[in-house]
Amino acid sequence: MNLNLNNKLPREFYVRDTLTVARELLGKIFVRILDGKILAGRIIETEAYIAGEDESAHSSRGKTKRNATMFEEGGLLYVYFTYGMYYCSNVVTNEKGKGDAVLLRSIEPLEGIEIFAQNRFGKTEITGKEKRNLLSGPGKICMAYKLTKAEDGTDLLGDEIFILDASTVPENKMVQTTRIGISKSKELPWRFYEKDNPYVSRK
DNA sequence: ATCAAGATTACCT
DNA sequence: GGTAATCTTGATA
Repeated sequence: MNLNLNNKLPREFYVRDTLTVARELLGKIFVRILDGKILAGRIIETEAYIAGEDESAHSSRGKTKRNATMFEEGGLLYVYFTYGMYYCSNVVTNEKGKGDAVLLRSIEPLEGIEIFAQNRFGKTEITGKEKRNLLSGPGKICMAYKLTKAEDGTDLLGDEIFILDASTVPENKMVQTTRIGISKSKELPWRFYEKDNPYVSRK
């Protein structure tokens, strides 16, 4: 896998309309340099959470200690803890003070697969089925990339965690549908994924 | 101080 | 398809 680590998405990519960013993040490469090793995968499923109109966004009732990162400038990583055992990662979008973010729901593993496997299953040799299960969910992504509360607020324009530009998924290969695992604002069609990609978290 | 819900996952039938 | 696991957070008193 030959990745150009200098090809980071610029600040302007993130500081835009949240639904546009959620769409355009599909196909981009999410990277973490951990202990000198490269962990990388292709983002293939996202969900938008937008303050104000969206009852299920953490930011919908204003700023709190937990969601403070959502109100920062676009291009930061928002990580939160849920269900007593899992973390979920989001990309903050739009201008400072807005409270918008895009949840990373599924990633197709590209590089550092043995490390992902170690972090997820405690072993480095995995089957094809296990490979499809590596990063196919927001909690799984955090386990595999070792993202926790400590990474909340990390700037994606820094040199530890960042997203590389790559070709955008075309409209005819993109599916837009309702979001998963929420109880409020269920009707909003703010989930996006790449059609026919075997790593999608759920149909 | 108390309490219910939660942007999930793994494992069971 | 169903549900247990596990605990922080935000809302209410």
